[in-house]
Formats: sequence, C-alpha cells, structure tokens
Amino acid sequence: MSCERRFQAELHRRGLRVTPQREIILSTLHCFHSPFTAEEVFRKVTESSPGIKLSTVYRTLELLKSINLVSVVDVGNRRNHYMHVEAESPHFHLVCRRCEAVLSLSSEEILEVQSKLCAKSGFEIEINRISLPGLCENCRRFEE
Amino acid sequence: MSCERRFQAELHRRGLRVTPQREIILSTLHCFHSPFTAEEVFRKVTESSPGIKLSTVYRTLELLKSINLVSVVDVGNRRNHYMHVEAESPHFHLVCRRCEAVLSLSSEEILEVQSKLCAKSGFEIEINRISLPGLCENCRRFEE
DNA sequence: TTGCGTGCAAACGTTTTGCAGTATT
DNA sequence: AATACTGCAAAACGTTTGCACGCAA
Repeated sequence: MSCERRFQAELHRRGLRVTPQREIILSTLHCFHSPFTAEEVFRKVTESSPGIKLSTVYRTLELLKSINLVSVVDVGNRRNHYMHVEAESPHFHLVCRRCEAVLSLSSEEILEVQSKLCAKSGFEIEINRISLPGLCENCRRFEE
Repeated sequence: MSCERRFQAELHRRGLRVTPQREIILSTLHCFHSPFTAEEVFRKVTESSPGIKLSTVYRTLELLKSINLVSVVDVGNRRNHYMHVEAESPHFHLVCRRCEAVLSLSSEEILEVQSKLCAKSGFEIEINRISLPGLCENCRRFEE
C-alpha cells in the first residue's frame, strides 16, 4: 500500500480529516533522501504551495510520526531531523561532526549488534532512528 | 595526567585564563555518571557557588569540549547532553525513547562495528558520542 | 451541522550574544 | 597594564500553543 493510502486510511480510522495541506506535505517527503528538518520541508512545500505555514508542517510531521510514516533521527545539531519511513530494509545514518554530511547505510552487522545488545541488556535498539556520530573519510585528514 | 592539570595546561597553551569558575565547573563534572545537561551542571555548581551563572556554564562546557574533556551526546530530547571524558574504555549509551532512561555500556562488539564500518566506508565513528535510541526491557511491554 | 485543522501570533525553553565592569596574567 | 572572562540582560533559535475562523465530513 502506498504511503498516501496508508495515511488516508489511518486518518479515517481515527476520525481525522484528509486536508490538502496534509497531502501536500506527505507527498513532499519523497523529495528527501536523507534526514530533513521541518524547516526544509516547509521551504520545499512553499515552492508549490505558499499558503502552508510552518506550524502546520510541524503538526503534520508529528501526526505522520504517530502513524510511523515518519521517524525521528537525531543528528546532533539543535534542529530535529525526520525521515520518511518507506518499506525499505532498516538503515541508519553516519553523521560527520565536521562537515555534517549524512551517509545512509544499510548493514547486516547492525542487525547482529541489535540482537546481541538485546540478549545482553533487554534493550531493543531502533535501527531506523540511529545516527552514528564521527568523522567522514575526508574530514579525518583535517583533525590531528 | 588529571583532567584538572590537562585543563590548566591547555588554557596556558592558548593564552587563556584559569578562573575559579572554570575550575569549579570542571570539578563538578565528576559528580555525573551519565550524560548531563548544562542546566544540571548549573544546579550542582550553584549548591556550592551561587554566584556562577548559567551562561558561564555554557561557555565553559564549550571550552571543555574543544579540549576534548567533554563530549556531546545526543539523547534526543531538546536539551544538549554532555559527558565528562575520562580515561575510560570507550563506552556508549542506550536511551529509552519511552522512559528516557540512559544505560551506559562498554562493549567489545562496538569496536568491531567501528572497524568494519571504517573499512567499508572510511567513516570513523566516535564511540563516546554514540547514543542508541530504542526501548528498554521495561518499556517494551507497553508498546504493541 | 459538527468539530477538526489551519493560519496567525504570541509563548516557550534552551542556548547564544553584546556589553561594561572585573579579574587574571 | 593589557585583555580575557564574567555577570547581566536581552536576543536568537527551533518548536509549541491558544484562539478564532474555515473547511472536511
């Protein structure tokens, strides 16, 4: 099921409303291929629909989060980052502390880590929300 | 070398000053055994030295960060979290999305992940800054 | 017709900043 | 004596909220 239909179905189920703003915001998320901020969504949305306000973007992202169509990734600067959850294999992000580049990565090893951590501590990590801080290949040269 | 001496040495090296505020703030960090906020440091510092202001705490944490005596850990709520970097084996944190508990963990496996990731992508993760989001054993029962 | 959603603007909590006086070197 | 640092207060920043009107159901 496309995420547009999932969204509509869930809105109906909860007695909420399908509004143009919500549909536009959701469709905009397809533009992004790494974690994005509310502000970035707002700017993108504004290009085609100047009427939609930032607060509506925030409210819609929150709603999408509760439907699991969006997840939150913390990449470490002050802004919240979100990502569009599609039916992909779980992936996580590497965020360079120096240049702020974001690498998206899907890896078998993280699944191994997940199950070992869970066996050891009962804690179940959520792979899609992981961001690992560090230095990318380029930036490593500039740090002593 | 104790971190107090490292701090002093680095201040001298940079032509900066050793002030009572800076020394008090650094010594306070020993109280914390999991990531802490600027506000928490401020409250602790205030108990013994009511004159020191929050903005000074922020500035000092920033300074300590640049000397690598403090690192930033993102545990996902809006506040920044810092931790005191001592000469311990590298450890990272598990942060429960539901109850916000923080588990500190030192694990061999993460070193393995680190070297594999680096070999594969050139990206070097910084273990001490990692926080992995997820659900702790308790809270897993409450999510469907 | 009901009541959810939106735009608007103001509030919020955290962090940063400009400035003038104070303290360290 | 020079200038880095602090306290102070205000600004900045991202995000949230209250309210009145508008729109989907």
